[in-house]
Amino acid sequence: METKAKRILIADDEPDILEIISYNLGKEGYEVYTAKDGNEALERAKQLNPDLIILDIMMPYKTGIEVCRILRTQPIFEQTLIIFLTALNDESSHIKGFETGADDYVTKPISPKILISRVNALFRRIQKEDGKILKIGNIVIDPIKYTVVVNENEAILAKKEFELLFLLASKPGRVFLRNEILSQVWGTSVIVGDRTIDVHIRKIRQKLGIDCITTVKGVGYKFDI
Amino acid sequence: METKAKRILIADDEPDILEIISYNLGKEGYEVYTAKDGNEALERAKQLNPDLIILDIMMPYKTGIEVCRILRTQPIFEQTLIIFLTALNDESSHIKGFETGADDYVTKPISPKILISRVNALFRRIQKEDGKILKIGNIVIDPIKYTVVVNENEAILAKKEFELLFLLASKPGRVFLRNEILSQVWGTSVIVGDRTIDVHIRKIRQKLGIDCITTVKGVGYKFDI
DNA sequence: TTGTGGACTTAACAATTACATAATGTTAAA
DNA sequence: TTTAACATTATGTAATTGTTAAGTCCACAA
Repeated sequence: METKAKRILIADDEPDILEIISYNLGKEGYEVYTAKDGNEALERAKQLNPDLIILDIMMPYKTGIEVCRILRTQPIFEQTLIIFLTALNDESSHIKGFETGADDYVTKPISPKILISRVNALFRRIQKEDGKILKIGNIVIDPIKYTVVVNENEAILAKKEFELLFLLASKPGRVFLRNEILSQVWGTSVIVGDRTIDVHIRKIRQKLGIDCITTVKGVGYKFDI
Repeated sequence: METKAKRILIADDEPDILEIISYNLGKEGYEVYTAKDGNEALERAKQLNPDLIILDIMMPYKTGIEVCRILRTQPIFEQTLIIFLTALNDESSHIKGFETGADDYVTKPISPKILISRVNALFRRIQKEDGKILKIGNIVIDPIKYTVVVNENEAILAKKEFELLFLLASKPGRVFLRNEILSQVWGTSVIVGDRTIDVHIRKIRQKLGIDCITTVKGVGYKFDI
């Protein structure tokens, strides 16, 4: 199964470090973006919705830890991977780092090789525990908590609505035939009319507020950003 | 193109169900094996490396979901198809099912007919999913997403238009007679006039923006770059 | 029990779209 | 030039989907 390039945001106030890391991660096939201080990091994170954020701890305006704490209060970033860059023997900061919800930390001076292997490891780990939370664009679907978050706002879906959305979003872009939808969401022994699907689709569109479900006339529906 | 018999493993603690399903799938030409609980399912899966595993959710020792989760951690079973059998209104289980990586689920009580059609559909889908995306020159036709991309731009085709284009593009260069087109796209029981094809061809040409369908006067049409 | 509210389904109608065909224009071979 | 074959355009209709409101069912509380 092919996945599209992971997006990484790096925040550090030293241009040299930004460049070295960018270059190396870029070479690995990641899509890399940068920020030069805490405020810019927050801003760009909201724009880009990256899969991983690498934060230097010592940065102007806001430290990495502050940035992390702010991000973690928002549902879209709940799942986002965060790695801290810390000075070698700043013991206290890496403890604080884990407390605020970091996924890993790397000590300076940075070896590109090590950083890359840590980043790869992190993504591999996530892929394994995957299947839990779907994250497509700025939509987060959590089947455990039964919640859908769109642009920071939580939409409250009823059960059938949620299951339908979850099905479509589980394979973005793929068209689901009406039959498939019926058998997957309603089961084979339940018979409901065709309008029922439409009505649920409408409610989902209405509640999410954005247009992410496309009708393919005569065929079915698909989830698309 | 002939393929060898697909291997199916069925795990359920009710012997009657095992027998009914085995009998019916066997009749369809599948190679069928059985297991009567979760542990046996795991064991036999490793021995047999089946193409499809049908798991009852409620089983002694290990539930179907547990079996699935264990299998999915192993690379050999990453691609194996898995279908769950669930009680009709066990709400939570089918979402959990998809989470752990099921490909489909069927509700009990089981109708052999329905199960067979789902199994067949799954194998067909798999066959489709890899390699059915047509790429000719700078045109990409994806029958799963129902999209046509020409030079990075997506063209939106209606159902008949899409089916017609897909037919022609499936064998680039080959001329399709009008009769062939009619029977493949419209079916044998529907009768439409000859002009109908022309009109659809025109719309496709218009929507794609490029000239990729060649008229062979007195014969038919062909797809060409 | 009765009442209330939400989830789900359905019916009825509106809106949209796909489709087939008719009518007419264009092309190319004879 | 004639003519058969195809292209083009316009249009009515049938099929499909969108929308709204109302009804049913069920859970839960008073």
